[in-house]
Amino acid sequence: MDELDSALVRMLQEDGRRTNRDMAQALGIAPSTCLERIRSLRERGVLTGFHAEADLAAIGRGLQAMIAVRVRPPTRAVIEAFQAFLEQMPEVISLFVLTGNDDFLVHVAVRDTDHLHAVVLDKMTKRPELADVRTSVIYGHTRKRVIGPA
Amino acid sequence: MDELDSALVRMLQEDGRRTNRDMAQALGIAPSTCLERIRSLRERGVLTGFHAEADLAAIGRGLQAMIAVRVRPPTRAVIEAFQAFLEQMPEVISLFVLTGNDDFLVHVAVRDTDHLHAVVLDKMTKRPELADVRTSVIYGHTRKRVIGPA
DNA sequence: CTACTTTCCGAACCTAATTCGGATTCTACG
DNA sequence: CGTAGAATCCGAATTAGGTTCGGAAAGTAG
Repeated sequence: MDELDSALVRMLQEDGRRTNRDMAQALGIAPSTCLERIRSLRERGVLTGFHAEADLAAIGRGLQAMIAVRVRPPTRAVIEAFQAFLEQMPEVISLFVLTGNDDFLVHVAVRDTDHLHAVVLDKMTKRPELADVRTSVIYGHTRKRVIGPA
Repeated sequence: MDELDSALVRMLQEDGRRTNRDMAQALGIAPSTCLERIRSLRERGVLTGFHAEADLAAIGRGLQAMIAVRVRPPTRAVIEAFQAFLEQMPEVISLFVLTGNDDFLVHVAVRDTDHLHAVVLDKMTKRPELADVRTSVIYGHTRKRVIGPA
């Protein structure tokens, strides 16, 4: 994990399709060396994958919300079962398991407010272990793509 | 946005480096057609980009937390200034602007608990507009990569 | 100093991306 | 229906990039 590795990770976080040759030239190394470095980063688990990002509004999921959830009792069995239930819901795009007052933060992307209402009332509150729900609409969400070492 | 487009978006969300030829063959279309479809998806803003994902623990940011923040007064000027302040912090990897009790949810990735403590006490609470902070450590975070239409 | 290991390079080869002219299908309108 | 126009799709040719591999160079340990 030297300077070269960090630079490659940064470049690929920015643009996952940047060509090997291009990066090699930018760093002043041979393409074969660059390729070997990236292979190694993958094997060591530093780079976990490459993914395209789609615009949520463009695929009819223009409304996002964060739903804070508390379950009772907060045992491992209940937590894990509820987590599996949440992850399987198509509206859920991201899920945080937390310490503190709430057990989960559920990040959902839905069509509109009716859809959001349905998700909370028809799906989540149907579960008996659910003790408390608080829904917040998301005005904006920014995600950092380039994350350097601490 | 027909069936072909959806399939391509799904494939690229799963693996952003899947080759054009491979996808074309999987869908039973010519590589040139496939390429043209993807170009169009990009131009229409459906596909917004390709990014590599790095393992946070591998780059020394193994601890994540969610920080709920309330600012006073909740005017546009104060909100926007605080948002800009948060986004510029290297520890912040994702930021939600919300309705409800809290104004922000700040997703941070840090080295350890000391680092987390420093972020909250030395950086955030220095700001006078900050009215309330609640920090929750994140046990686990799963993110869905393949997101279909509503 | 020497043997060993690791990293790197560059040329050759192979596979994929990209372009483009023409064929085909779809659509609107008479 | 029939036809003009537009949009889509295809396949072959070209260009560019990915990948391999033997050997050079540099670093390391004893």
